[in-house]
Amino acid sequence: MNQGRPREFDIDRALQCATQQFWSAGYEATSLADLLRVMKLSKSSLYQTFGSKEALFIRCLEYFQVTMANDLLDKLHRTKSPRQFLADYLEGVIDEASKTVGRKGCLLVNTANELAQRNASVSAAVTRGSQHMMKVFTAALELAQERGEIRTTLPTEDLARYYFSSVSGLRTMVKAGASRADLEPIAKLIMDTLQ
Amino acid sequence: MNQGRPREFDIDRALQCATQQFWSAGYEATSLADLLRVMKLSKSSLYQTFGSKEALFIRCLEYFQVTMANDLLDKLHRTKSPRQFLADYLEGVIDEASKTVGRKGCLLVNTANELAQRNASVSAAVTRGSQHMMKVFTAALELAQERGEIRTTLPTEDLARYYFSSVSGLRTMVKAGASRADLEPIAKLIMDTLQ
DNA sequence: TGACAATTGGACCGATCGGTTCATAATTAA
DNA sequence: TTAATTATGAACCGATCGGTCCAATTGTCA
Repeated sequence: MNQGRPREFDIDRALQCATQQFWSAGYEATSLADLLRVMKLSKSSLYQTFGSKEALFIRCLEYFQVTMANDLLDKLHRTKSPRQFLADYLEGVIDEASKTVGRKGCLLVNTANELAQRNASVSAAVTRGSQHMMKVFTAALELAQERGEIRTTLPTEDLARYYFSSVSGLRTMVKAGASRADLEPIAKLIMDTLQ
Repeated sequence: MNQGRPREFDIDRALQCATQQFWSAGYEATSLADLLRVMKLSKSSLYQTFGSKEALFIRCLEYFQVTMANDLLDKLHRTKSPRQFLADYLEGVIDEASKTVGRKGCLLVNTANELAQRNASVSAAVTRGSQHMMKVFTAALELAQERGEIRTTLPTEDLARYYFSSVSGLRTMVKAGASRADLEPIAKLIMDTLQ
């Protein structure tokens, strides 16, 4: 059996570019033309490789989620204080508020808001992604509990959901135009609640 | 000077219908055709009256915000416990999680996430709307403080921002598919934090 | 009643949407 | 070298996008 002409572009790099695009503009506001430009490939290659805009988007959601979760797990395993790790992540979210452009938020959160209610397969991908992130946060909270850095009066799952929800709220505030000064007290309250 | 033929439709009713549409589908995913259908008017009437899709959308944002804020203020003035008022509002958000369809969230939050970063006039409208909502929450928190129902160790503005952020986070969780059981502990933690 | 003003529906606009088709080029296995 | 297989770019598709224009209608005021 013949193997045919080898693909000229790198799928991972293409996925990365597409993810960036979806991340900053959202699904609906990203056109095929946008994707072709940033991915630097032809329409037929895109459709041959990914099937459709929607299928590509779901691949991007997976790509984003795996990359993010792995980055976070790395950081978590390297950190000395899991509680500080959680506080740092909040700070990272707030840092976006200082930027004038590119307050992109989190692709999962953005997607949940944009079209999780309208598209079943996207919704499923978001759910998978959220669960993955929840696992990371739960792991961090468990470590923090073991070290006595946070309260043990609640199951880590509840705390993780609270944390996840709080992060999503912060992200929305950033997108709505809140300033760093507005958000710092919120982050403090969130961390106090975990205590 | 002649006055000409009077308008046949009710602007407020039309705005209300358009708001509903934008609320459930978002800006990009709502087409002109959708708007004409739900508003029950012709393209020329729409453009004559509102100018453009974007201008109409901003009118809807204002309409939504004013309606919501007034509803909330009414409820607040009628309630016996401002703290309970705040808890009830969280419950209302969580109630949406039980619904299988129409988890619409809040138009302001949705818009902040969808296009506040891309469109300056929309962004301004969102900011105005958020400030309006913040005023309502601040008023509720001040009343609650006066009655000793919540902590006085923080300025009401900070608490209001925390509350607003928390509500937005809850809404995102709902959109991401969280269940009532997932969200109740979060709401409890939020109310505890205000205490 | 006649002049004027505003509303209305529908035809029409170019641009862009996501997606398909196909001939050609490139590569590999036989 | 040839046959099979795959990638690629460009032309093309109908549908829909937001928006404009205009003739006909409907009303008001003098």
